[in-house]
Amino acid sequence: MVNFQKIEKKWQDKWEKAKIFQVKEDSKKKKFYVLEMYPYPSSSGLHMGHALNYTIGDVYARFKRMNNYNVLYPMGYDSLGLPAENAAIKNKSHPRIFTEDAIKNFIRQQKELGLSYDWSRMVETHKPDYYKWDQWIFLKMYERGLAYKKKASVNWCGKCNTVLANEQVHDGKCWRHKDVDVEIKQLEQWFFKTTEYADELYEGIEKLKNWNDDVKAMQRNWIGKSYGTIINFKIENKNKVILVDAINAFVIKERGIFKEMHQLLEEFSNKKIILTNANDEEKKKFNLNSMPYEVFTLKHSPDKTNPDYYKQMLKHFCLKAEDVIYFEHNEEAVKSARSTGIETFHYDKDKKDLKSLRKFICTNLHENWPVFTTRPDTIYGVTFMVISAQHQRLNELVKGTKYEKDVNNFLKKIKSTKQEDLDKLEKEGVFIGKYAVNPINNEKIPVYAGNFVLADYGCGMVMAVPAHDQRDFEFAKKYKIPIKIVINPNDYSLSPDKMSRAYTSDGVLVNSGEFNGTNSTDAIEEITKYLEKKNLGKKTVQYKLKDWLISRQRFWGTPIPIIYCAKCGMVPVPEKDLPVKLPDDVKFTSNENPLLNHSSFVNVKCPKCNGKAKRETDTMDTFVNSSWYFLRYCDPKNDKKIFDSKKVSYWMPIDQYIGGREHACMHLIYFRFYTKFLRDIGLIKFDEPTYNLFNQGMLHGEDGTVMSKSAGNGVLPEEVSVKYGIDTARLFLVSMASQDKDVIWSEKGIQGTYKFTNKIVDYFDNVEISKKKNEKLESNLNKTIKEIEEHIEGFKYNLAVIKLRQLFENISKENEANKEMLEDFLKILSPFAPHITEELWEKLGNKEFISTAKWPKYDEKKIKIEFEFEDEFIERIKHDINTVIKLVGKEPSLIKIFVSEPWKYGVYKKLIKTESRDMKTIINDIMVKGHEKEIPRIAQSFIKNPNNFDKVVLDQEKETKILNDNKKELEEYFKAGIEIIKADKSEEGKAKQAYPGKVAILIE
RNA sequence: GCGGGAGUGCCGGAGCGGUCAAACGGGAUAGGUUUAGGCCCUAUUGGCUUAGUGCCUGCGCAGGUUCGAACCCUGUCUCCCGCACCA
Repeated sequence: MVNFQKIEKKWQDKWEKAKIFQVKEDSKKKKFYVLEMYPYPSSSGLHMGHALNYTIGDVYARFKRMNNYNVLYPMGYDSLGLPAENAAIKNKSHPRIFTEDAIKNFIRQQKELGLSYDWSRMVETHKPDYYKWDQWIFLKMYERGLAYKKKASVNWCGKCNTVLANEQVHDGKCWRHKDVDVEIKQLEQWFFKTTEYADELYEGIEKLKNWNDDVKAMQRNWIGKSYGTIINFKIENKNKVILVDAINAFVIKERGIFKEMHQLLEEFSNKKIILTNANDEEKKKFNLNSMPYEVFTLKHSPDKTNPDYYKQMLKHFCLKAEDVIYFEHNEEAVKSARSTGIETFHYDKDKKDLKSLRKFICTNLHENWPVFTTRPDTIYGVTFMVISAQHQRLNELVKGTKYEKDVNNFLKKIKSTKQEDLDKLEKEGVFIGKYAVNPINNEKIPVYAGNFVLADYGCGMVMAVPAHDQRDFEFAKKYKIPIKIVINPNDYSLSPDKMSRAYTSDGVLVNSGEFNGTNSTDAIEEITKYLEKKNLGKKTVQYKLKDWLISRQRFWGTPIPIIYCAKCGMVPVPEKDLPVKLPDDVKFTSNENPLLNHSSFVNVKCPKCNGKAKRETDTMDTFVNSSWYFLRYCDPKNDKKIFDSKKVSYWMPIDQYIGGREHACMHLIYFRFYTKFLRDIGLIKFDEPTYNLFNQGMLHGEDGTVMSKSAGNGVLPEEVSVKYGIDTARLFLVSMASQDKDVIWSEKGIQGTYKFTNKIVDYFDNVEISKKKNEKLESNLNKTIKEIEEHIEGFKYNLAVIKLRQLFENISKENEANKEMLEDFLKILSPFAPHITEELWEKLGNKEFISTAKWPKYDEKKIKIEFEFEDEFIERIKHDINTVIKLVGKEPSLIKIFVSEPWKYGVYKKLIKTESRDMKTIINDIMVKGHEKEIPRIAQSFIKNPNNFDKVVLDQEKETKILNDNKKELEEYFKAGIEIIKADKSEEGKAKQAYPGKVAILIE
């Protein structure tokens, strides 16, 4: 048995000593940056799943390196984060201790996997010389308003004891704790303004050439760009006192516009209303005192035409002119009222000028409440509005109305609903006692608070069109709100009573004023234009993406470099004072952030006024660190700058990034955001960190679940390595399926690979080196080199390994071989099995490392298909002979093989030259009748690729030759004499049956 | 509901317009080797067939395009993954 472990150790040491994987910028050499997502150094160390991940990158890096690229292949650790802190709390220790132990362990294990990292570039994010630059970037963002603090509804995980970013909430649960419901809290938090780049992040997705479609789709989904229209609806929300002439309003109800004014008073009965100009007699007569209105009476000679009348009234009620509106018909009185600054509606007793009345009320009592819609074509069908139950200003609308109680009860009910039930929740709502005005037709529509409207998307309020939106439809049905059809399908008419669901497709507009008859798709454009012209709305784009909440109430993260001064307010830490270091002398007594009580950390002098000040104790999300680590690898030790732009522009962008797709909406968005920001402040010159992203599959344990320590199905590389050697493990891991698929670890499976590696070593130990050329093997080798290149590039290592196996199978049939061929074989095997190939390479007398040897160049001319066919041909002959032997039922002493008339030769060539309607018929014709036919059409592919047909062209001569070449082998195989007979017609007859173009076999 | 992906022997998986369906691995069965077991070697592993580069069936189901489809198109079913009341 081969001592793989000894070989591994030997070469790992040699590589390290010779520093062969360390790289420098070299303008003469083409660079290639291979990067795996760096790991969080968990204390449980590596299992086989990690080994698979890193092997994928390592094979790629080794392959590129041998192909003469200047390969940057670094490794580092995302070493700030909660688990280390939790471990510290548990053990009353410091997270740094845990982290640094874990890193040591990681490095040792990774080195044992034979990974070809440039260790000199290692980055550890918990080191102040790294997070200093996190803080530096923060300051740059702060300067530009991209880092800001605001009070917001945020996600809180009770177990992490900190807030979370939107991206870290999955199905309402914490990303780290699948059993913990995220709470919504109102807190003052730090944000990065990712939305500033929403559009570029969205549009840039298209340019990410070699990213998986699903990851790109996820990002598109997450950023959620949609085009639509903002429309200004109006809701009564200005707290003005309404002054109305009592006599007019209540006495002459039935005349002209007074009826409407009377209704108006009813409607606004929750507001302060003052009836003016009624004397005691009138009060009594109309029973005004029993009404919920205040009545203003002047003791002496009330004269509405005198401005003093209004001044006294305002003074009496302690009101200012701008607090009131007044309705009056007497022209003189209107003038006087207006002269005191009161907004006055001048109505005509006998005319019903509703339009003016509404307009007056709108401008004086209503304010704009914009809504976002993608369907402005349905605006005439709006029959209610729904404001989000979580809307910040809902309270403002409801306060003081008689519906306040209803609304509050409703809100309580929503809050008590669990997150899990929320998904299946029925649409519910409550009328809030307010009406909105549809700007396109001034219709009055009720406003509801609803549980299905998101507060932080669009405007937090929607216009509801029950006829043409399913959610609105359900809501309207439930609360018996009218359904108004404004779009009919092209071939029939809808009717509200008969609808069982909303009609959401295209159609023709009806009940839509001047837009009747317009196609709904066109109407979207036209109505938007109309609204824009009237200043009632505008075209717009909305994003689902929200700003990135980066502050965490935890210790083990990058401190936010901000100081709060009583005098100067919020003051950023000056650049020269960076880094703000995490203190070492902290006590983890509770689940609370120990920075809060660390006085030398918290109590500082204000950088501006030198007065007493306090430091921010929140730290940054760990994803901040990983958003730019790939840049630091380019210049990891720079203590003057974040990095040298020249070095970065040599190495970046990443040529091949490798990592899990689970980061699609987290790290993979953040690192694009950072890249764009750093570009905009002039540090880098590219738009995207990488255009090539490969998402590897996951390794599952033999029980079928994802391999992890907590699942208890982890397989340790150390143990596998002792049993089979790490090269065997690498080969096996990579050969189960293509690298994008999940695979299941199998103890049986690796044993198969173990046989293979052993056979290789064994063969090289015993092979006789000769100068003999073997054309057939050479063809096979060249073909294999070509195929392996393609398979590695395409992350189909499984196929590459198969080709290697097949090649080796062929090579090992001979017990002598020429040196070049053996070397080439080792070279193309070496990315997968670097240790044993180094060892065997050395055995062949090489002084340099195979890891840095040149990848062999294949020669297309040496790839000869006949050889491939030859094997197949011989295999078939063997099979046939075996069948015959079985049938005859005796051991043969002599086997005669008749090679008969060729028929294939030329058939295909002719087909290339002529045109075929039906290949099969023609072939049959030629086969059977032996003649050609005029054929009308060539299948294009025949012309394009005549080589396809040469493969099967074997004539009698060639077949005879092949058989003669293999005569010895056949004789050995069957332990019988072999006679090969090039048959003419007469000899064919000697065989029992002779088919044209086939061999006939006779056993004696 | 929206979006992404996948359905191929007993299993994992190749093939992605014609050479050629099932490479390669695992499993199973039979035989050889062996004192025995393991290792190793050989053969078989959709159906039919007494010598075939044979015939039939067949790549989830149903259609279509094509001289020709596992592969392209349409519909349909099933499964996996992501997002989810996004107005």
